[in-house]
Amino acid sequence: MTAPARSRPPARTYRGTRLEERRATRRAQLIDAGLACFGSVGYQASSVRAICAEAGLTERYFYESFPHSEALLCAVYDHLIEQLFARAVIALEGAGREPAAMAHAVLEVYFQFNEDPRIARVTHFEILGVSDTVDQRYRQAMDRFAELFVNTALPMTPKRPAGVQTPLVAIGLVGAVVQIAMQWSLSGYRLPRDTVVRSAASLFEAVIQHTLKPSRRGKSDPHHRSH
Amino acid sequence: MTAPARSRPPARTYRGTRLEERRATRRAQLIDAGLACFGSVGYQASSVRAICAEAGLTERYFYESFPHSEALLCAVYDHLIEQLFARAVIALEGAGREPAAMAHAVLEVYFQFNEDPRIARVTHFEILGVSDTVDQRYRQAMDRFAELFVNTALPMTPKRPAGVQTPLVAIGLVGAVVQIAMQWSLSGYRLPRDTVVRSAASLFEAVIQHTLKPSRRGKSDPHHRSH
DNA sequence: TGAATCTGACAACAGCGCATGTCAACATCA
DNA sequence: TGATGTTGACATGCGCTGTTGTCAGATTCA
Repeated sequence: MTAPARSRPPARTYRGTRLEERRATRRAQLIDAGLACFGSVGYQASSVRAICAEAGLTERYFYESFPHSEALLCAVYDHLIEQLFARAVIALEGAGREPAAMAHAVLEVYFQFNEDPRIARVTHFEILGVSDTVDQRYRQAMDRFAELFVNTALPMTPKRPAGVQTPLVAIGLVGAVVQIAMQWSLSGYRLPRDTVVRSAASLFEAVIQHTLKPSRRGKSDPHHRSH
Repeated sequence: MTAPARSRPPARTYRGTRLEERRATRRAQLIDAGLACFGSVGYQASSVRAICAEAGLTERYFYESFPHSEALLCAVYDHLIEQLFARAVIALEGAGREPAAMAHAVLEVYFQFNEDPRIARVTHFEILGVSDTVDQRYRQAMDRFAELFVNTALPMTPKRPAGVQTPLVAIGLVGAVVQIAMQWSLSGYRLPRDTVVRSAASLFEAVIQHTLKPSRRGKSDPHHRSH
């Protein structure tokens, strides 16, 4: 009714910031609030009202940035994964060329990241079982980390082992780390981080050794064609 | 109002079956329906009405057996885990004493079990993020399988590797298998089961080799005291 | 200064799910 | 056969949530 002949509002500045800037700020506030709510009481128990209260905003601004709660969950998740991935890459770059040291560096970053129980909860528990699209986001994230491992480790292996799917092994390795983090957080972070990191690293070392120097017994397993 | 002087109703037989028997039958029907609903549309989207309709029962019988939906979810999960564990033990007993063969046998059982997408969905996705108590159930199940691995593999290792927590490594190994199954189901079971089983088995072989014959390089890692 | 825009607090509405209750028809026992 | 337990279909109340709308006050621009 207010004459929408001009579909573009003037985007006037308000309190020193432009429209897009204010929008982005509010969006960031909502993502923070989403992490706080989803990470404490869980996704299902977090109503839009509660999230907005946590963010210090009203419901209108929620729907300004996200069409529904699920979208916020995805945004929170994406934000966390992006952070984690960036830190992992940085750690990898500064870790030299020794496989064990590289694994240790990345794992240190990962478990340090997950020592925040909210982060651990959102990235491991709340993200699953919400909807198919959200589950696929989880899948993509796992694939991304597995790919990082493959791209880093594969150039070092003289020849690939036949009979097994390298991507699947990488996925498994990522899953191992994830599961250790899940149990770590579920147990209330009883063990010190360093112990957890070392245990996870030992799995990497096992796979690295096994890959760099394939099995020395090819008898009962018909799918090993070492030579 | 109907004179509860006698708190025990007579438990009369009805259509040839006794009360407890009818109760157990209905409970089993509800668990089946729970698997069907939770495994197809998910836990959140499954109302009590829908579950009862699927079971061919009315809401009253739901609350006869379960105080709320969450309890049914736990019952479904427990039922599946019990089945899986029993089959795993049987497979393990008939697999001889070769570690690789034992791993392969258990993994074959596991991935065969998870080739039912409803089972994969419930045991890997729907069970997480519902509530703290349900998450703890997941944790216990993972611990149980990890313990099975430790109890089976540890007697074979001449001496335990120092500096790493064996239970954590076992948890990681279980997590690797779980993650592979998750990706397998999320991808719509593209790869044949045998390929998946072999890839998971290669992870076991790596750890087994690494454990049976500890690392032959103890230079840069201060937590390896091989000798 | 006055008009337009932006913000926050809150109202309102419909919809849905859980949990319980009602009631007639059926099966069983004495 | 009559009294009582059992079953299924359905109704009801209650609370909560998502989503949209209203409106007064603050802020900015011309």
